[in-house]
Amino acid sequence: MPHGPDGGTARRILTGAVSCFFEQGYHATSMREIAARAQIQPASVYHWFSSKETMLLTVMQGFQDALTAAAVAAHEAHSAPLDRLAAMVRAHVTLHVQHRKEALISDTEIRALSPASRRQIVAGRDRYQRLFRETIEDGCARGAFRCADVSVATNAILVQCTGVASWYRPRGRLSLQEVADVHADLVCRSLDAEPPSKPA
Amino acid sequence: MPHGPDGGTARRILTGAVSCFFEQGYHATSMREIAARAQIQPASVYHWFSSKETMLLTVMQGFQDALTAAAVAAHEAHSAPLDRLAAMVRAHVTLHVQHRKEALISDTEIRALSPASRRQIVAGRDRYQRLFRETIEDGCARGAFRCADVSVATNAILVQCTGVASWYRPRGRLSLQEVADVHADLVCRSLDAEPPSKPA
Amino acid sequence: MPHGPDGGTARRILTGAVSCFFEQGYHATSMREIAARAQIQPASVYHWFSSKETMLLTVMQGFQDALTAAAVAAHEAHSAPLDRLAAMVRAHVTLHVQHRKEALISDTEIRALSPASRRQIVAGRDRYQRLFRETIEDGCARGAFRCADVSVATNAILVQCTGVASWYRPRGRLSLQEVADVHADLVCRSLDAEPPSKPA
Amino acid sequence: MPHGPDGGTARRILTGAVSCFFEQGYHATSMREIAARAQIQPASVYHWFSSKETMLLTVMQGFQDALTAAAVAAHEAHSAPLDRLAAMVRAHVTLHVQHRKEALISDTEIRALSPASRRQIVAGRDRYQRLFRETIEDGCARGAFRCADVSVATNAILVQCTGVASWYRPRGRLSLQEVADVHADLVCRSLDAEPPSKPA
DNA sequence: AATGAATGAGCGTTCATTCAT
DNA sequence: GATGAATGAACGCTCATTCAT
Repeated sequence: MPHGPDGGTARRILTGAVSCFFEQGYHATSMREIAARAQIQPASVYHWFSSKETMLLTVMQGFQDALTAAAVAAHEAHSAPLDRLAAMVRAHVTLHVQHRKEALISDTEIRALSPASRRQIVAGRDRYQRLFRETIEDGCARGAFRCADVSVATNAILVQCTGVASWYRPRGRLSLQEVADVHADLVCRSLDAEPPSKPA
Repeated sequence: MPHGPDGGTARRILTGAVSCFFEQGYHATSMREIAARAQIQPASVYHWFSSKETMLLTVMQGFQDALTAAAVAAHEAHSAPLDRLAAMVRAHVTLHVQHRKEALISDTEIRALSPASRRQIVAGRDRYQRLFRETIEDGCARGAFRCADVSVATNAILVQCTGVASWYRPRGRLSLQEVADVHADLVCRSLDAEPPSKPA
Repeated sequence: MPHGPDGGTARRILTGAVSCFFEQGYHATSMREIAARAQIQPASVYHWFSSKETMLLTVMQGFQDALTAAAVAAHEAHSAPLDRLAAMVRAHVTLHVQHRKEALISDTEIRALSPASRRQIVAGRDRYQRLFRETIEDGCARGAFRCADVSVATNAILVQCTGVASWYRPRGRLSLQEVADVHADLVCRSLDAEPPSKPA
Repeated sequence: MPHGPDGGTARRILTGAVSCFFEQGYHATSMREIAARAQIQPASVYHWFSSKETMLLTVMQGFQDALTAAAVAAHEAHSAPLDRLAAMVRAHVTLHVQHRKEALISDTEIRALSPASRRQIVAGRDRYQRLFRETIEDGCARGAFRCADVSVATNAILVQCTGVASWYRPRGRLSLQEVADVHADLVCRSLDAEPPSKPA
């Protein structure tokens, strides 16, 4: 994948593709449409991406990398289970709101990937979920959390925080900060812990 | 839509379509594939459904009707906010597990509907969500629940319970009953209420 | 591959395809061109043939089958090496002239087949060549023929008789019968045998 | 067509093109493939050859020139019809084996040339065939050869000797010298002449 | 109630080629 | 002497759908 000094063209193509995938879905988006949005010819897209699927994979991998990096940073920044999980939840919600389109694409288009790409993305997703499960497990072991089933709780929490991308409207009543805080709060309460203190 | 004495053929077609839409998505599913699963010719499908989109609408409307009927019944069966919401959550989770495929299709393929059909489905979905929001609002007003933002809480709760369809595996460790109970529990705790008593 | 009572449409398509392949080569022929010759839409071709390659394989296999059947019949009709080989040569030349296009396609487009199809055709071709080699070998053993190298002779003879398809013009000076006879004559003389008697 | 001090790049490109055309055919070979084999970019090929067709024409013309020169030399080196034809056959076979790829390309890709180029190549081919026909005619007139039809014989002989390129394997049982001799032998015998003496 | 045959539109992708640098 | 970027045209093929039977 070639790129100029600023990666301009490839980025412009990808941005348009993200919008298309988000609005209509991967399979309902044609290469001609992506090309038109980037103001180039369909054939020119192939100078930057070897296939439509490559574009999807690039989007999903990029978002997954950002998510994982943020979760790891949040994890390492705190040692108390409550603060740690709250920070991770805030990071998850924040990224899902800031990159709504990529988040929803990552959530719904895994089927569209080729088997090899799918394996790669699923493996990364599993690693990410494990970060959360282990944090919750550790909190239960240290008495900070209480829950009937760690796996169910992990799934329920992640699904809830991911879901923000599907209903949050940036022009809405709540700021991103507030939504993130509310979710940190909901999550901790559902684990029978006192709501966490808000960071400055 | 014609139908024989038992509605057999139409149902067989629709069942196959549901599996296809679930496994690959609406746009990645071809009429030929649906026909093949029903062991008829592509042209014959049109004897029962006037278009591919009609099949999608039928599936989504059917699931939405079932969901709404169950929520109304749960609402009417109880008057205390806690029991009422718990019953509604249990019904929601139960139907989403029992009809995983229809649930996931309803959740992800709204974009694929024509504008008219989409309006119809979105209106029904809004009515359904209102049932939950009003129940939570009422609970807060009567002092049974406590939450920072009713709208956010409603969205977060519904997204969490809907999400069960995406990760619950029937062959897993927990029974459907248990997953429904855990979610009723999580929801009530996140609203600062004592976990509800389990029904017999 | 469906077909009506007379195989009309499929045959019409194939005839046009044969002409295209013959005139321009397989890779220079487009499905649109084949469809236009058959006076149908490009998509309709796929009702009869699942791919362009399938059409090529059908043509080659059909010609190979005809060739083999004729060679076996000629072989069985005679027991003297001279008469036997002469009959086989006449059959080979006759079919190559009567089906010039199919002959030339079979001769030059093997590379265009998929590996699996290619194996199938090559195997059939080898069987056919073996029929000739064994006939010549037997003739040498029985003292009817004399030649420096049976394999080279077989190849040279077959290539010579196949080549008729590339230069024979139906409107030319010689009749098909005469060309076939001349080649039977050439072949036998090149094996140091008396020219064969002509059949009535 | 520019060229450096050694003509290196142009030759390297052409060699790769010959291999591609030989292995897959002209139309199945892309400029990108030719460029990749020469380890340059597709656009760079156009610095040396103005089009894909020019490359094909260059290959065919080069082989035809070599063939013609060799045939003329063989013709002039002998005066007896038998020795003369034998020498011409040996030259033809030798060049077809030594330049298998160019020979096969010349034989099968004439259709791919533009009308103007095709006319040029066909004219040269006709001149070459005339050399053989006149030699055989002269041999018949002088009583050295006997055949039913000079034109048919010429075509059959040339097709047979050209065919060597399609089946001869350099690693095979016979040396190039031997194959050339066998063919000179076959040709003379088929013209009812005593096999020619072998040259030192 | 069902289907074989057909179709127009559109798909993802590749092509030979151009041109400013 | 070489190339990165671009392009218009065309490729083989699949699509949802129609319709006479």
